[in-house]
Amino acid sequence: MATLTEIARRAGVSVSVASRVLNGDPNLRTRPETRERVVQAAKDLNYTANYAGRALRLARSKALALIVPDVSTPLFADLLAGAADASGEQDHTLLLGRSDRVTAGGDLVRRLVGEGRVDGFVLQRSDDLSDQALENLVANDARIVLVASRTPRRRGSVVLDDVAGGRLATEHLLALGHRRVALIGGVERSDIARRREQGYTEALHDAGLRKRDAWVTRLGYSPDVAAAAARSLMATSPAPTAIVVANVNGAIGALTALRQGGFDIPGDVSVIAIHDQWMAAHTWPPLTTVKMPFYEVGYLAVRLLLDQLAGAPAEDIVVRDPAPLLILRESTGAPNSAV
Amino acid sequence: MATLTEIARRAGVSVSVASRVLNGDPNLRTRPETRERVVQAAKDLNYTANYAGRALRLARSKALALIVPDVSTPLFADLLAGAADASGEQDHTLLLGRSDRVTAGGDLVRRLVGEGRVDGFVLQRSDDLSDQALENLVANDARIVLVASRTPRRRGSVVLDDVAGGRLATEHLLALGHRRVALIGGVERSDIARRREQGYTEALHDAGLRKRDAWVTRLGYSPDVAAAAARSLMATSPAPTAIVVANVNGAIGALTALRQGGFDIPGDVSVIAIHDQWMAAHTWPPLTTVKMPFYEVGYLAVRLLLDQLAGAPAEDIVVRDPAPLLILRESTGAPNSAV
DNA sequence: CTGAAAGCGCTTACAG
DNA sequence: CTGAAAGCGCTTACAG
Repeated sequence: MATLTEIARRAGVSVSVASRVLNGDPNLRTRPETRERVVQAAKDLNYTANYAGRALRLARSKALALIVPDVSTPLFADLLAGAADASGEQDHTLLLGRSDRVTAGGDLVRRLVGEGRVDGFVLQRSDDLSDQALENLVANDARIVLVASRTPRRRGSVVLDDVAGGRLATEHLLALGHRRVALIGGVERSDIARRREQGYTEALHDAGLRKRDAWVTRLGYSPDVAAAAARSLMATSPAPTAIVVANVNGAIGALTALRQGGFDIPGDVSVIAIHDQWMAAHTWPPLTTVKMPFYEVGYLAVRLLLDQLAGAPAEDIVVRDPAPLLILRESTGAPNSAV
Repeated sequence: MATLTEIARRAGVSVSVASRVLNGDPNLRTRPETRERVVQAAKDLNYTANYAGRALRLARSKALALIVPDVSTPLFADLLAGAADASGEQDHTLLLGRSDRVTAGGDLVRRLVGEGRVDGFVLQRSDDLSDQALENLVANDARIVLVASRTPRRRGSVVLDDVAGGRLATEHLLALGHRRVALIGGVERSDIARRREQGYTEALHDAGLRKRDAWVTRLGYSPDVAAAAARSLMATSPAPTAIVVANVNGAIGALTALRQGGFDIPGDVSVIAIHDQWMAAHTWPPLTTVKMPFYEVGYLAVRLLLDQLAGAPAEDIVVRDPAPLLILRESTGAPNSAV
């Protein structure tokens, strides 16, 4: 790899000048011809500034990390794409880490910033972690923005409009004529789950209906857990005629359980999920979903992070644009027996 | 962040000594008590060596990158986990990049190594790229190992035993009594696709059967494309009674198309896929698959990369252990009409 | 057993 | 308009 010194020698200038023209220093006054020689030399030698040298001098790595608990769902790809695009636009490199380690990312965060490998983080918490534990772990550090989930006290976050998502899903079912609408929710400690349930509750309330405890589960999003939840829901009496599942992967599991239980969908029960992903078009029946703007969450999170790194105050953003979008497929329909 | 100088001062030693005890220099002879003071000081100040300083001095970043074309499939998570584990064991940080850019990763590779941000790469090529183009892009650089797919001339790769995978899938169908077995394969330029087809062909041949051109498609792995392939296969006459789909995501698409076409699975057609992922248990019917050791590919790839970086000759590895594994679910059965 | 010094590649005030 | 020099934090041969 060519160094600045070599470029300078080849162009017949000092390294100072070489550095300045290559970095586009606005205070630099130079003959066009000199500048030209430097640029040409850099091109000839295929020069890229050594990152360690620059980082050492600037005390800035120009790298950001995205830390997520689960990399195995297509949803993550949207988040990553958004974060990567924003990073690229601002001339930063984006690294990726998993936070499924014991300390839920705290260790990783400390190590990466401690070493100066990255300037800041976008962190998606794992549901295993309590608000308190998370706050202790990451404190109110401007170098960290939380994504998807937030805590009561910590500043610096960007989340989906989960209330609107839960509401839209529920309203769709209500509009179809359902009156017995259940919810397969996330775990209690998850604020995502709480906000989606809030949307569900509000929609019910607006329709003059009351939330029934027997019709909401708060066991989590994994396919197996949601499958068990669906079975228990259908065992209540009267059973619901429609279910909103707070997460698409859970909905896929619920569908399997319902089918195995002999239920016709949507004849016996309608199912709608929050979040969309390609698989939803390939379940049986194809799953009606509410698409949430996860790309935008990733995008805005790195924008916010970079702003905070530049000294701007921490913000807490709810992504309302684009709004949650109903993707109509075949798992929802009018209730069979208008009660 | 504390620096080495601060540690040294606090411990009352020179930075040389501090550096050496912290790095466990075996040539260092020191009083246990001195060593103790340094360790304590580092702990007190929560010291982590600044990475840029070290990288600059050592001309080694101790970071590796994994570059993949698609991050949105659960298969990728296995590859990543393997690569991350191997990196961690060898005290390296693993970064992630997508290669779905114009230059299919060439740019990214050049930039990251050019800057010295990473010491080497594990690269999964995109199928969009020809062997020739890939070879030109990455040449025979010891800092790059290819994963999943390889090219005729380039050295340094680790791939699955795709022949065995294709063979196992086909043999399962044959053992069930099928004689009209079709293949939904990948694109022609993909060597993965070629090897899987080879396994299919061999299994047919061993059973005294000949491959029929009308029963093999080579259109690719995406769910939509495989769906179209399934439709066209079922329109041949006689139609196949069983299909091996060379990729699980494609199989999910094929299942949807067959179901929509009114075919009973496995009554009218059996379907088996190569690769397993959680979704396969939630399709309708649940999909029989051949599980391939993708975690191990990731793991061995970084081992190989680190060896190459240390000067070992390039190798081309086929992961045979664990062997492809049949995961029996409900999409395969005996043919309805024993012809 | 321990320390002073050089140097990795870079940027930037400062001097001319 | 251009250059010499300092210094970011680290490791390591070398000297004592």
